[in-house]
Amino acid sequence: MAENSGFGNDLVWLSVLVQRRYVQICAEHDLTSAQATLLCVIMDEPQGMGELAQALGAAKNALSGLVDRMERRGLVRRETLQHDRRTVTLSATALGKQIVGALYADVDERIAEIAGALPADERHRFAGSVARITAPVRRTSSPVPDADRLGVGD
Amino acid sequence: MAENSGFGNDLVWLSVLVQRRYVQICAEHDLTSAQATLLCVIMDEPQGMGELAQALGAAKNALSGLVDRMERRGLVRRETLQHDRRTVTLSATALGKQIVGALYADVDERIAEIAGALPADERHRFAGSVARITAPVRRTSSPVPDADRLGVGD
DNA sequence: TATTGTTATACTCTATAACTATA
DNA sequence: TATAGTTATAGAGTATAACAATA
Repeated sequence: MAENSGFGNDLVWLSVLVQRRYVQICAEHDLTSAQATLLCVIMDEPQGMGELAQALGAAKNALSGLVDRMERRGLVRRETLQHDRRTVTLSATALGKQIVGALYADVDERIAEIAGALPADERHRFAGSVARITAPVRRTSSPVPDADRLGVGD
Repeated sequence: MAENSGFGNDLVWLSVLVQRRYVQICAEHDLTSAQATLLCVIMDEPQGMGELAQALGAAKNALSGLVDRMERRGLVRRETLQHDRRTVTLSATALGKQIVGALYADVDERIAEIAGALPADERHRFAGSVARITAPVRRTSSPVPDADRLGVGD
């Protein structure tokens, strides 16, 4: 409807603002955004390459290269299960967990600032809507247990 | 539970959902997202490479390659001004304008669906908040931007 | 000399297709 | 044969540094 004309494109611009800042924050932690997102996904629990590819919206072969580079840097570890030796399970190393833990807190604080200009009550409603929209893709728990509560709460 | 805990990260996930769909829509119009975004920026009026690099948040040299590929495909045109022959002004060709026009409408419709699960009133408020946040960078409902500068939060 | 933009080079990310190993 | 992942190859995007042309 007329009132919402441009809403879809506004959403794209919002995502550009978020991504631009996200990439910068990741870089400060020596990660690319793809690496950071992968680490967030396997934070909870190790996952197979297939599931992971689906979660990341990437092809399996693209994921192989990404994992190669991350394994080389000691961020993740490939493990083969006994009962089906075709499958590879990917888990974060201690280093990977440490890095993504710090990143998560930093991202949560600094990305939230993007909505900082909204009045507090509107910001709260906005945060709630974002949470509802993203609920299906968020994992059962936060990638990092008890990440600092920063951002919209006042 | 801490309703707002993780708001910044939720915002990142939202941007991932939006970008994922945006990339797909762009691909259906035979554009990469970088090409599409560039076309949106120069739609209304030609811009110099320097301004453009800043608007896109990219280095000038990175922009050169992007423009090379787009020029090769007939989407944009480089022009040199008389009064300062160092500067290059980039404008969209008729083909580029036609393609981005169709893309814009498609994006507006299909990206908006991401918020489709929200109740109507909440969706309206959400759209309003997104519009306020992106006001400094967003285009108006038709592909006629009046953004004199992009990049809200640096 | 300072500014604008391009080249050279290298790396990450991603896709398609062909391949290997296991089931 | 079907499935899980990897390798081969290619192209897009981006960054740093060196460069050219113009002012």
